[in-house]
Amino acid sequence: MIKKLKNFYLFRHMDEAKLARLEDISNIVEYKKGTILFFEGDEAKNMIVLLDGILQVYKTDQKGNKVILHHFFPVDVIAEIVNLEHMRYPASAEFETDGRALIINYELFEKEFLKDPEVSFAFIKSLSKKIKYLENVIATNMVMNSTARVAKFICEHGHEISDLKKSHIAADLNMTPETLSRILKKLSTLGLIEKKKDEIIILDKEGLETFYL
Amino acid sequence: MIKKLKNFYLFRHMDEAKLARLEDISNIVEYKKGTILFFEGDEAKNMIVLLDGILQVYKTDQKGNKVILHHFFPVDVIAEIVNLEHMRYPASAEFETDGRALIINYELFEKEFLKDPEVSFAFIKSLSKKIKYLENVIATNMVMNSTARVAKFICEHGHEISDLKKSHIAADLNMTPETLSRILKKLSTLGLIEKKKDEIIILDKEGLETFYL
DNA sequence: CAATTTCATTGACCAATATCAAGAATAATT
DNA sequence: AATTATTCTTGATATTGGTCAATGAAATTG
Repeated sequence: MIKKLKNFYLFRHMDEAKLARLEDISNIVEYKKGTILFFEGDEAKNMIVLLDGILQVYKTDQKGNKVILHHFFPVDVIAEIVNLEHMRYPASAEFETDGRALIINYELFEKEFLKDPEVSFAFIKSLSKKIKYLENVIATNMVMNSTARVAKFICEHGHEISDLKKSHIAADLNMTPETLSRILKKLSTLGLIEKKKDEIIILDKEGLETFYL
Repeated sequence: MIKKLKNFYLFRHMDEAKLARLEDISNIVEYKKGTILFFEGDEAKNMIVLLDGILQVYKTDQKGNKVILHHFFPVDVIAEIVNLEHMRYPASAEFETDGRALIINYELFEKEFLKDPEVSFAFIKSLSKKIKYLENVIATNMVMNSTARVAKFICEHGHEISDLKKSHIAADLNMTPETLSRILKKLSTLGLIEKKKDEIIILDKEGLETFYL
């Protein structure tokens, strides 16, 4: 069970004894699709490592709309700052698929593991990865308009489009399905993409990139 | 000169020898108001610690408008991720006042200092502080509307308003001066604030908070 | 395969905020 | 104090994207 963690950078250098101890102070929980892992404002006593499934992190604006911030994929530590800073979750998290998570007693983890230079260096890496991610959220959502966000998404995730519902993509891009639909039509009219059934073909990648680069 | 650093958490536990070595691998540079410390996309060979002055960090959108992300105040490490991840600056930085910065050779710093558990723990703190900051940028700019941003600003920085030009405040809140002016008028009409010459008096803090809490 | 449900598109309209231009107030300079 | 420059406010208009409602197209179910 815990072997999977060996593949995860935070735990890679741990010997058997340490991993066993980690197992002692943690447990694995399964979640169904749609389950809320935590709500914005919740207090955190545990550190969470996502083992399986996709986790969506979002805030809710005044009108009750979701503003989607991240998607976490296995294996990832979720919201370590909340533990480090003894703060409350700044956003909510919901499982987008069935999933599993390792729930670690943070107090013990900090005491027994975090002083280890290897672990703390890995922690630094994990935090800086998160900062990069947040910078990207900001760059995408604060600096770019809807058309640019769509163009970027097509260029970076063109292949995924066939698997995802349009309404899902729209939500991830923080826009309505109507807006997405109109923008796709526009890009299609401009001859930058071709909308085939269930698929979007990029005709002019450079043209798309001019919207966001 | 370097003594000032003793007050900064990242360097607090360093002994004289270490501080001296730090001085060896770094130098202090003065900047005039309006100077660009780095541009978005620049590569970073040094780690920067802001010693004096206010540094504004921003991106530029397609229309050429600034989108202001942070203000850094002394003493703060600037954009450590850029060093840690060997990436390019994700935003530009400009001195809003005259200032000074400690420019540290990062390669040497990483080699000689970062393995030290105390330093790396402090680094973790610094990174997590930055994440909190970014979370706040997102919470403020992506999920709140203009009125909420203004209400929040008044509640949190009421005193500073007298020192700042309205157009400056508007820029920091990522809105136009016209919008700010209209919102202040609205809040004033609602009896939540009173606009005196050069000053804004909060009449009903709870009323203001309802806009953003 | 017909019926039903879900999802995507389209059009008409609305709300929030930006833009542009003019005027009013304030501050700085002579 | 008068003049000039700067900043602030106000109104008119434009733009972007959201909302609501209707229709069309796919997918699912019986």
